[in-house]
Amino acid sequence: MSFDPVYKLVKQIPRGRVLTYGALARALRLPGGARTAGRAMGATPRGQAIPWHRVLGANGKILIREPYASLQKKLLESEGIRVVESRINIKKYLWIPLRKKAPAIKKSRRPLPKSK
DNA sequence: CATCTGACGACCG
DNA sequence: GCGGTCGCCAGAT
Repeated sequence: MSFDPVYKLVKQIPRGRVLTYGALARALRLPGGARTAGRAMGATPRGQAIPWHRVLGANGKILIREPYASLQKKLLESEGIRVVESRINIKKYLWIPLRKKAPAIKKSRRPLPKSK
């Protein structure tokens, strides 16, 4: 599937570090953004050493539902990451991924000024 | 083919 | 801090 680059990056997350769907999506420039990253994770094949539990929602919050949420929390804590009420200190554990795809974004992404 | 839904995120009240 | 809305995209119904 086209999610390969995502799994590849997730596999590279160091132990004790985490990543957010948004950061993941941006690092790989996934079209559709965080949502696409989320789908990729949801389709994560099991039994392939993919540390999916190191991927959290924005602000280090666990967004998935049971029973995975509990499992994720458990796994994270087993790595030394403090999890409190389904969330962690994202700023402290966030891992900055290395660009995989060339940062060849030619045109500055300015889709629409949009009234704000 | 029309809708809904989802391991998302930014914004607003 | 919490809950609702909107934008985004793909797969399921």
